[in-house]
Amino acid sequence: MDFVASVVSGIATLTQTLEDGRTQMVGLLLPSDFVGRPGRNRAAYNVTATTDILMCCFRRKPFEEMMERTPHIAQRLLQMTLDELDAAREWMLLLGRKTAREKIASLLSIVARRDASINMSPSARQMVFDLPLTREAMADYLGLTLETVSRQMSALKRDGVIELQGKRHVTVPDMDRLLLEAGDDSDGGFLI
Amino acid sequence: MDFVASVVSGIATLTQTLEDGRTQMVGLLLPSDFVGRPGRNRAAYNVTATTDILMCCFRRKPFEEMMERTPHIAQRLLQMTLDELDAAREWMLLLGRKTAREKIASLLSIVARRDASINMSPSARQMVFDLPLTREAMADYLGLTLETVSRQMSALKRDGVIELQGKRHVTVPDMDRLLLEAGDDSDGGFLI
DNA sequence: GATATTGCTTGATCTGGGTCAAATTCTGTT
DNA sequence: AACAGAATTTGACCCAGATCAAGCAATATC
Repeated sequence: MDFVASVVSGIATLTQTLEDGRTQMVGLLLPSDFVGRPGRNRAAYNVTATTDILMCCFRRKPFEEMMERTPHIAQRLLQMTLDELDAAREWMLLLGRKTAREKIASLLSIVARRDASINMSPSARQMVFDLPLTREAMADYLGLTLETVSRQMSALKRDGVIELQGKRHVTVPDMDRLLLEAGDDSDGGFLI
Repeated sequence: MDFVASVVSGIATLTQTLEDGRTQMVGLLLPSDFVGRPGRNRAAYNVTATTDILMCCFRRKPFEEMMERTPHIAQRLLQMTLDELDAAREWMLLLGRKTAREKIASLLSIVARRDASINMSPSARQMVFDLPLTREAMADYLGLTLETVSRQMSALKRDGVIELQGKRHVTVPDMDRLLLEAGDDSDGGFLI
């Protein structure tokens, strides 16, 4: 791995596995995301494209030299990495403490929000999008089995939280309802 | 939160909570760790000292100005943040895919390793250290209940993987055995 | 020296999500 | 159109870990 890259279009996943094959997704790479570690010659994750993907690649050495000369790049990269760290920590809360139903609702709202920001749609109450992941990839994202994912998708559909056209095309009639199901704390509490 | 800081001595935890009180630890702050987000005026986590703690604090503004002038600082901070991100992702694998027993073994080996590196002890086969966390804090770290933590600690003790003097003082007679119990993949597989 | 308080252990029971297995769509492809 | 293979759903059953509850040990308080 002697290059770093930025995703232009398409979707890839970052996964880690235990030797017996148990797999956990640890990152979802969407357009504009950065891949690779300036300062490390090898990263510790499997990167798998789940769609056709176009990435803008830079050889590691020249990129690192440019980083030395252009302080702004390191600062920008730091901001992006801090954002990733925040996302990873929110994800940890999901993995450690949410129920299967809350996990599914959380994933759906993340994908919906991300999709809306790419398409620059206003934050409408109703949202329509395509799931870029198979049920198995969703399971690996959420620390569940694919059967549980399927059952909870059916349950959310039965309860009118989502509508499905085919297996991947999702309509959320009431985004607030979905966010409620996701169980996210909306206020802040006291923080540092 | 108008300062950033570095932990000098003592231990603190970073936690996130759901509104109904479910709590997940998302970071463990040990001596030399950095707290705070250059470029953000408020962070999104609860920080709780679990021991008396001594931190070296810097006002945010002067620190950020120094970062502007001294490119090396942003680069160093980027390296530290990338390390934190790696730790968070390993933790995600633990939360999503490991059994209770593997989770406990993983936590014990992390604390043992960290303790050894602070005391600069050689990587001996036998290790002795104090747990800096209550059973409840361990549960919040691992996404378990405190009862399950207690039961698995008893099980590891019964099986001779660890010895306990009191509730917090741990002896690991065979570190390799503990690492095996933790279920970590030691080889790499094919990676990017 | 009695009494809370906090941390921890252990037991009994329950249940959410896992496992195993069999349909049922959905893609292609020929 | 017929077939093959992958993706998904659904059902039946099971178990790891949660929940509820009691008891113990070590400090702290009076």
